[in-house]
Amino acid sequence: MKIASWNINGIKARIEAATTWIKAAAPDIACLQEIKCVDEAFPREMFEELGYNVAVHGQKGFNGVALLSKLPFDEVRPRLAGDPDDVQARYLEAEISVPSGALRLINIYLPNGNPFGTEKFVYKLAWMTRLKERVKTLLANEENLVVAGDFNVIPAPEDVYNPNVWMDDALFRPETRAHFQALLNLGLTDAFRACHDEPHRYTFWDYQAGAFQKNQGLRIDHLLLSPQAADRLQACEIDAAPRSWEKPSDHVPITAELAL
DNA sequence: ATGTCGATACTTTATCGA
Repeated sequence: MKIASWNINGIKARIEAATTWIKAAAPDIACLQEIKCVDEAFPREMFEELGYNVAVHGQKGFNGVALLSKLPFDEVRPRLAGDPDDVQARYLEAEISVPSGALRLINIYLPNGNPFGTEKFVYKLAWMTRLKERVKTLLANEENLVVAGDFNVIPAPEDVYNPNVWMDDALFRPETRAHFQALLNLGLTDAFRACHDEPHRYTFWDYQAGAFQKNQGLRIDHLLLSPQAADRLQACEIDAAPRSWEKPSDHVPITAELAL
């Protein structure tokens, strides 16, 4: 099964790019982030016509996540536990029956957290702590678990073109990386790093300053796997092509092939 | 040094968030 994650930066602005890529790549499951629309405005029928079941957790203007799956959802659960006052649409969890058993899927748009030293950074770290708690609970089930999405975390210096410039950025702060490492330490595998050890492989390039042309990017979109899912990992690839299309998202899709 | 894009609103330009 092919599982993809892609921050599309606005579904309304990305309808053509999204359908073109989904048709060509034909993932079994796609996790979309930053749909930037309410549930009712998501072009559900468009993806249903391509053979997908659709689950949406959106909000007006910002954030928002959606799941596309060729197999039906057994359960869909929006919102990350741990803070009932958190109204930002950044988390969508689903259970899907696969040939090898159950697949638990978490689709996240982790808070950006900039600028460092503000409430936004505090919210980011608190959100990461809440995510760790939820993952810890799910890992106890010893099932296939995939945590996919835009983590807004640069895990290591080799995942950014110029680490020195990013030292005080919320995506690369030591506190952020420590929280990400704590998540991995629960027993998750970074699928891309399990398949590739070359540095400077990116999933995001800023729109500004010709960042893509200069290959000044970041690796911030990740697929993290439970031990059971990691055992079934066959490949993980970043598809940078859509970044050079017309009207691109600033992120590109990352996909993993799992023998589920 | 600057450079972009998407969505929103007391809209047609400014603001926010990224």
